Amino acid sequence: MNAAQFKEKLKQKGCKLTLQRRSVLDVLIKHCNEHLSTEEIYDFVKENYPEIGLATVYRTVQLFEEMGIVDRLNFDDGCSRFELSSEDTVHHHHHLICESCNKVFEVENDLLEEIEKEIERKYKFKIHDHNVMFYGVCKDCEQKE
Amino acid sequence: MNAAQFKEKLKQKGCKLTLQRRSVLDVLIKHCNEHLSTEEIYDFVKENYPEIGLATVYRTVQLFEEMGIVDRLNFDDGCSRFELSSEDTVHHHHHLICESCNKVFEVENDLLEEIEKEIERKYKFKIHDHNVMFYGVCKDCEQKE
DNA sequence: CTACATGCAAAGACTTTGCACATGG
DNA sequence: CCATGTGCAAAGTCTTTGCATGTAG
Repeated sequence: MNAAQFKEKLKQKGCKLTLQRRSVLDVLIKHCNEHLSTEEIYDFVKENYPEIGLATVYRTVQLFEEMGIVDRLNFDDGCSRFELSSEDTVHHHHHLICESCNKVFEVENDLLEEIEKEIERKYKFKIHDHNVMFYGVCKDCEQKE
Repeated sequence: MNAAQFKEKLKQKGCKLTLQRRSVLDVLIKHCNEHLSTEEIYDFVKENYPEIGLATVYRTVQLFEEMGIVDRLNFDDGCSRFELSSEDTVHHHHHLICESCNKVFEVENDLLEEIEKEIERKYKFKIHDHNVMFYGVCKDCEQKE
Protein backbone atom coordinates (compact mmCIF):
# COMPACT_ATOMS: atom_id res chain seq x y z
CA MET A 1 0.00 0.00 0.00
CA ASN A 2 1.68 3.20 -1.13
CA ALA A 3 0.57 6.79 -0.70
CA ALA A 4 -1.04 7.05 -4.13
CA GLN A 5 -3.07 3.86 -3.74
CA PHE A 6 -4.15 4.98 -0.29
CA LYS A 7 -5.32 8.36 -1.50
CA GLU A 8 -7.17 6.76 -4.40
CA LYS A 9 -9.00 4.36 -2.07
CA LEU A 10 -9.99 7.24 0.19
CA LYS A 11 -11.22 9.25 -2.78
CA GLN A 12 -13.45 6.38 -3.87
CA LYS A 13 -15.19 6.66 -0.52
CA GLY A 14 -15.41 10.45 -0.71
CA CYS A 15 -12.84 10.78 2.06
CA LYS A 16 -9.90 13.12 2.38
CA LEU A 17 -6.29 12.27 2.93
CA THR A 18 -5.40 13.82 6.25
CA LEU A 19 -2.18 13.73 8.19
CA GLN A 20 -3.97 11.79 10.92
CA ARG A 21 -5.08 9.02 8.57
CA ARG A 22 -1.66 8.87 6.99
CA SER A 23 -0.06 8.61 10.46
CA VAL A 24 -2.33 5.74 11.53
CA LEU A 25 -1.54 3.86 8.33
CA ASP A 26 2.18 4.40 8.88
CA VAL A 27 1.97 2.95 12.38
CA LEU A 28 0.07 -0.07 11.10
CA ILE A 29 2.65 -0.65 8.38
CA LYS A 30 5.55 -0.24 10.77
CA HIS A 31 4.02 -2.74 13.21
CA CYS A 32 2.59 -5.07 10.58
CA ASN A 33 3.36 -8.25 12.49
CA GLU A 34 1.74 -7.12 15.73
CA HIS A 35 -1.94 -6.91 16.57
CA LEU A 36 -2.35 -3.40 17.87
CA SER A 37 -5.31 -2.19 19.88
CA THR A 38 -6.77 1.25 19.23
CA GLU A 39 -5.08 2.55 22.35
CA GLU A 40 -1.70 1.18 21.25
CA ILE A 41 -2.08 2.72 17.79
CA TYR A 42 -2.96 5.98 19.50
CA ASP A 43 0.20 5.86 21.61
CA PHE A 44 2.42 5.14 18.61
CA VAL A 45 0.85 7.87 16.50
CA LYS A 46 1.33 10.35 19.32
CA GLU A 47 5.11 9.86 19.10
CA ASN A 48 5.12 11.72 15.80
CA TYR A 49 1.82 13.51 16.06
CA PRO A 50 1.10 14.43 19.68
CA GLU A 51 -2.06 16.44 18.94
CA ILE A 52 -4.08 13.48 17.67
CA GLY A 53 -7.18 12.49 19.66
CA LEU A 54 -8.15 8.97 20.63
CA ALA A 55 -11.57 9.40 19.04
CA THR A 56 -9.89 10.10 15.71
CA VAL A 57 -8.01 6.81 15.95
CA TYR A 58 -11.28 5.00 16.67
CA ARG A 59 -12.89 6.68 13.68
CA THR A 60 -9.89 5.93 11.49
CA VAL A 61 -9.62 2.21 12.20
CA GLN A 62 -13.36 1.93 11.62
CA LEU A 63 -12.93 3.65 8.26
CA PHE A 64 -9.96 1.43 7.39
CA GLU A 65 -12.01 -1.62 8.21
CA GLU A 66 -14.78 -0.50 5.85
CA MET A 67 -12.15 0.21 3.19
CA GLY A 68 -10.74 -3.29 3.60
CA ILE A 69 -7.35 -1.97 4.65
CA VAL A 70 -7.39 -3.65 8.06
CA ASP A 71 -9.01 -6.67 9.69
CA ARG A 72 -10.53 -6.38 13.13
CA LEU A 73 -9.43 -9.17 15.43
CA ASN A 74 -11.02 -10.30 18.64
CA PHE A 75 -8.77 -11.97 21.16
CA ASP A 76 -11.34 -11.68 23.96
CA ASP A 77 -9.10 -9.30 25.85
CA GLY A 78 -11.72 -6.60 26.02
CA CYS A 79 -10.75 -4.54 23.00
CA SER A 80 -10.57 -4.76 19.23
CA ARG A 81 -7.18 -5.30 17.66
CA PHE A 82 -6.16 -4.66 14.09
CA GLU A 83 -3.83 -5.98 11.45
CA LEU A 84 -3.29 -4.95 7.85
CA SER A 85 -5.39 -7.08 5.51
CA SER A 86 -3.38 -9.50 3.48
CA GLU A 87 -3.38 -8.00 0.01
CA ASP A 88 -3.38 -11.36 -1.70
CA THR A 89 -6.54 -13.26 -0.90
CA VAL A 90 -4.61 -16.52 -0.92
CA HIS A 91 -2.67 -15.86 2.22
CA HIS A 92 -4.97 -17.34 4.86
CA HIS A 93 -3.75 -17.38 8.41
CA HIS A 94 -5.16 -18.17 11.81
CA HIS A 95 -4.14 -17.27 15.32
CA LEU A 96 -2.86 -19.38 18.17
CA ILE A 97 -3.19 -17.80 21.60
CA CYS A 98 -1.04 -19.13 24.41
CA GLU A 99 -3.09 -19.23 27.60
CA SER A 100 0.09 -19.12 29.65
CA CYS A 101 2.08 -16.20 28.21
CA ASN A 102 -0.74 -14.66 26.14
CA LYS A 103 1.46 -14.40 23.08
CA VAL A 104 -0.28 -14.69 19.72
CA PHE A 105 1.18 -16.84 16.97
CA GLU A 106 0.23 -16.91 13.32
CA VAL A 107 -0.42 -20.14 11.52
CA GLU A 108 -0.91 -20.90 7.88
CA ASN A 109 -3.23 -23.68 6.96
CA ASP A 110 -5.15 -24.54 3.86
CA LEU A 111 -7.30 -27.27 5.34
CA LEU A 112 -9.83 -24.69 6.36
CA GLU A 113 -10.77 -24.16 2.75
CA GLU A 114 -11.87 -27.74 2.57
CA ILE A 115 -14.02 -27.28 5.62
CA GLU A 116 -15.54 -24.18 4.07
CA LYS A 117 -16.28 -26.00 0.84
CA GLU A 118 -17.93 -28.82 2.74
CA ILE A 119 -20.04 -26.41 4.76
CA GLU A 120 -21.08 -24.47 1.68
CA ARG A 121 -22.16 -27.70 0.06
CA LYS A 122 -23.88 -29.33 3.03
CA TYR A 123 -25.60 -26.27 4.47
CA LYS A 124 -25.97 -24.11 1.35
CA PHE A 125 -24.31 -21.31 3.29
CA LYS A 126 -22.12 -18.94 1.25
CA ILE A 127 -19.05 -18.15 3.35
CA HIS A 128 -17.43 -14.74 3.02
CA ASP A 129 -15.15 -14.71 5.99
CA HIS A 130 -14.13 -16.58 9.08
CA ASN A 131 -12.65 -16.05 12.48
CA VAL A 132 -10.55 -18.92 13.75
CA MET A 133 -8.73 -18.94 17.04
CA PHE A 134 -6.95 -21.76 18.80
CA TYR A 135 -6.24 -21.57 22.52
CA GLY A 136 -3.55 -23.64 24.19
CA VAL A 137 0.03 -23.67 25.41
CA CYS A 138 2.99 -22.70 23.25
CA LYS A 139 6.26 -24.57 22.89
CA ASP A 140 8.20 -22.30 25.26
CA CYS A 141 5.63 -22.38 28.05
CA GLU A 142 5.27 -26.15 27.72
CA GLN A 143 8.99 -26.54 28.47
CA LYS A 144 8.91 -24.23 31.48
CA GLU A 145 6.19 -26.25 33.18
CA MET B 1 -27.29 -32.15 34.20
CA ASN B 2 -29.70 -32.94 37.01
CA ALA B 3 -30.13 -31.21 40.35
CA ALA B 4 -27.90 -33.64 42.26
CA GLN B 5 -25.01 -33.41 39.79
CA PHE B 6 -25.31 -29.64 39.81
CA LYS B 7 -25.19 -29.42 43.58
CA GLU B 8 -22.21 -31.75 43.68
CA LYS B 9 -20.28 -29.65 41.16
CA LEU B 10 -21.01 -26.52 43.18
CA LYS B 11 -19.88 -28.21 46.37
CA GLN B 12 -16.58 -29.15 44.77
CA LYS B 13 -15.96 -25.45 44.24
CA GLY B 14 -17.08 -24.53 47.75
CA CYS B 15 -20.19 -22.88 46.38
CA LYS B 16 -23.75 -23.01 47.61
CA LEU B 17 -26.84 -24.06 45.71
CA THR B 18 -29.03 -20.98 45.64
CA LEU B 19 -32.36 -20.43 44.02
CA GLN B 20 -30.74 -17.84 41.75
CA ARG B 21 -28.16 -20.28 40.41
CA ARG B 22 -30.78 -22.97 39.98
CA SER B 23 -32.98 -20.49 38.07
CA VAL B 24 -30.18 -19.47 35.71
CA LEU B 25 -29.40 -23.11 34.99
CA ASP B 26 -33.08 -23.82 34.31
CA VAL B 27 -33.23 -20.99 31.79
CA LEU B 28 -30.11 -22.25 30.05
CA ILE B 29 -31.53 -25.76 29.85
CA LYS B 30 -34.88 -24.53 28.59
CA HIS B 31 -33.20 -22.46 25.87
CA CYS B 32 -30.43 -24.90 25.12
CA ASN B 33 -30.43 -24.30 21.39
CA GLU B 34 -30.22 -20.53 21.63
CA HIS B 35 -27.21 -18.41 22.47
CA LEU B 36 -28.45 -16.18 25.22
CA SER B 37 -26.73 -13.00 26.34
CA THR B 38 -26.50 -12.17 30.04
CA GLU B 39 -29.27 -9.63 29.61
CA GLU B 40 -31.52 -12.18 27.90
CA ILE B 41 -30.88 -14.75 30.64
CA TYR B 42 -31.70 -12.05 33.17
CA ASP B 43 -35.02 -11.30 31.47
CA PHE B 44 -36.01 -14.98 31.33
CA VAL B 45 -35.07 -15.59 34.96
CA LYS B 46 -37.11 -12.58 36.01
CA GLU B 47 -40.26 -14.25 34.66
CA ASN B 48 -40.13 -16.73 37.53
CA TYR B 49 -37.88 -14.86 39.90
CA PRO B 50 -38.47 -11.10 39.60
CA GLU B 51 -36.19 -10.11 42.48
CA ILE B 52 -32.97 -11.31 40.82
CA GLY B 53 -30.34 -8.68 40.02
CA LEU B 54 -28.41 -8.39 36.78
CA ALA B 55 -25.11 -8.49 38.66
CA THR B 56 -26.04 -11.89 40.03
CA VAL B 57 -26.57 -13.20 36.52
CA TYR B 58 -23.16 -11.85 35.49
CA ARG B 59 -21.59 -13.54 38.50
CA THR B 60 -23.47 -16.76 37.86
CA VAL B 61 -22.53 -17.20 34.20
CA GLN B 62 -18.92 -16.46 35.14
CA LEU B 63 -19.08 -19.17 37.78
CA PHE B 64 -20.74 -21.59 35.36
CA GLU B 65 -17.99 -20.91 32.85
CA GLU B 66 -15.32 -21.76 35.44
CA MET B 67 -17.26 -24.89 36.35
CA GLY B 68 -17.35 -25.94 32.72
CA ILE B 69 -21.14 -25.86 32.63
CA VAL B 70 -21.36 -23.25 29.90
CA ASP B 71 -19.21 -21.99 27.04
CA ARG B 72 -18.83 -18.29 26.44
CA LEU B 73 -19.40 -17.35 22.81
CA ASN B 74 -18.35 -14.22 21.04
CA PHE B 75 -20.41 -13.18 18.04
CA ASP B 76 -18.91 -9.69 17.95
CA ASP B 77 -22.26 -8.18 18.79
CA GLY B 78 -20.96 -6.34 21.83
CA CYS B 79 -21.81 -8.87 24.51
CA SER B 80 -20.93 -12.36 25.65
CA ARG B 81 -23.35 -15.13 24.87
CA PHE B 82 -23.62 -18.54 26.47
CA GLU B 83 -24.56 -22.09 25.65
CA LEU B 84 -24.49 -25.24 27.74
CA SER B 85 -21.25 -27.13 27.24
CA SER B 86 -21.66 -30.31 25.28
CA GLU B 87 -21.29 -33.02 27.90
CA ASP B 88 -19.62 -35.43 25.53
CA THR B 89 -16.30 -34.08 24.36
CA VAL B 90 -16.86 -35.64 20.95
CA HIS B 91 -19.63 -33.35 19.89
CA HIS B 92 -17.71 -30.52 18.22
CA HIS B 93 -19.69 -27.80 16.57
CA HIS B 94 -19.00 -24.45 14.99
CA HIS B 95 -21.16 -21.45 14.25
CA LEU B 96 -22.26 -19.91 10.99
CA ILE B 97 -23.43 -16.32 11.22
CA CYS B 98 -25.59 -14.93 8.45
CA GLU B 99 -24.55 -11.37 7.73
CA SER B 100 -27.95 -10.66 6.25
CA CYS B 101 -30.44 -11.91 8.87
CA ASN B 102 -27.93 -12.32 11.75
CA LYS B 103 -29.20 -15.81 12.51
CA VAL B 104 -26.68 -18.24 13.94
CA PHE B 105 -26.48 -21.80 12.64
CA GLU B 106 -24.67 -24.72 14.16
CA VAL B 107 -22.45 -26.95 12.13
CA GLU B 108 -20.82 -30.23 12.91
CA ASN B 109 -17.51 -30.94 11.37
CA ASP B 110 -14.68 -33.22 12.24
CA LEU B 111 -12.14 -31.83 9.82
CA LEU B 112 -11.08 -29.32 12.42
CA GLU B 113 -9.49 -32.07 14.45
CA GLU B 114 -7.16 -32.78 11.59
CA ILE B 115 -6.19 -29.14 11.44
CA GLU B 116 -5.53 -29.15 15.16
CA LYS B 117 -3.38 -32.25 14.92
CA GLU B 118 -1.37 -30.70 12.12
CA ILE B 119 -0.88 -27.48 14.07
CA GLU B 120 0.16 -29.35 17.21
CA ARG B 121 2.72 -31.25 15.20
CA LYS B 122 4.06 -28.41 13.10
CA TYR B 123 4.12 -25.67 15.73
CA LYS B 124 4.48 -27.74 18.90
CA PHE B 125 1.48 -25.90 20.27
CA LYS B 126 -0.82 -27.89 22.58
CA ILE B 127 -4.39 -26.94 21.71
CA HIS B 128 -7.01 -26.92 24.49
CA ASP B 129 -9.82 -25.07 22.84
CA HIS B 130 -10.86 -23.19 19.76
CA ASN B 131 -13.24 -20.56 18.60
CA VAL B 132 -14.41 -20.94 15.03
CA MET B 133 -16.88 -18.67 13.33
CA PHE B 134 -17.90 -18.47 9.70
CA TYR B 135 -19.57 -15.37 8.30
CA GLY B 136 -21.65 -15.41 5.17
CA VAL B 137 -25.15 -15.60 3.76
CA CYS B 138 -27.60 -18.36 4.65
CA LYS B 139 -29.75 -20.36 2.28
CA ASP B 140 -32.92 -18.37 2.92
CA CYS B 141 -31.32 -14.95 2.49
CA GLU B 142 -29.54 -16.10 -0.65
CA GLN B 143 -32.92 -16.90 -2.25
CA LYS B 144 -34.48 -13.59 -1.27
CA GLU B 145 -31.74 -11.59 -2.98
C1' DC C 1 -23.54 -19.40 63.31
C1' DT C 2 -20.64 -17.97 59.65
C1' DA C 3 -18.86 -18.17 55.18
C1' DC C 4 -20.74 -17.49 51.03
C1' DA C 5 -24.25 -15.07 48.00
C1' DT C 6 -27.26 -11.30 46.66
C1' DG C 7 -29.16 -6.70 45.23
C1' DC C 8 -28.25 -2.26 44.48
C1' DA C 9 -25.75 1.55 43.03
C1' DA C 10 -21.41 3.21 41.81
C1' DA C 11 -17.39 2.67 39.22
C1' DG C 12 -14.59 0.79 35.22
C1' DA C 13 -13.25 -0.20 30.54
C1' DC C 14 -13.90 0.40 25.84
C1' DT C 15 -16.24 2.87 22.27
C1' DT C 16 -19.31 6.29 20.09
C1' DT C 17 -21.26 10.84 19.52
C1' DG C 18 -22.32 16.03 19.55
C1' DC C 19 -20.41 20.13 18.57
C1' DA C 20 -17.48 23.99 17.59
C1' DC C 21 -13.42 24.64 15.16
C1' DA C 22 -10.02 23.34 11.51
C1' DT C 23 -8.68 21.98 6.89
C1' DG C 24 -8.19 19.40 2.38
C1' DG C 25 -9.42 19.68 -2.41
C1' DC D 1 -15.31 28.02 -0.11
C1' DC D 2 -17.68 24.19 1.90
C1' DA D 3 -17.95 19.40 2.72
C1' DT D 4 -15.39 16.51 5.39
C1' DG D 5 -12.41 15.73 9.45
C1' DT D 6 -10.68 16.67 14.17
C1' DG D 7 -10.25 17.26 19.24
C1' DC D 8 -12.48 17.40 23.28
C1' DA D 9 -15.74 16.17 26.58
C1' DA D 10 -19.89 13.95 27.43
C1' DA D 11 -22.61 10.01 26.91
C1' DG D 12 -23.44 4.95 25.90
C1' DT D 13 -22.94 0.05 26.52
C1' DC D 14 -21.41 -3.95 28.71
C1' DT D 15 -19.33 -5.60 32.84
C1' DT D 16 -17.29 -5.61 37.50
C1' DT D 17 -17.04 -4.22 42.30
C1' DG D 18 -18.00 -2.42 47.18
C1' DC D 19 -20.95 -2.89 50.70
C1' DA D 20 -24.75 -3.81 53.68
C1' DT D 21 -28.02 -7.38 54.04
C1' DG D 22 -29.66 -12.13 53.37
C1' DT D 23 -29.23 -17.18 53.63
C1' DA D 24 -27.53 -22.14 52.79
C1' DG D 25 -25.35 -25.66 55.13
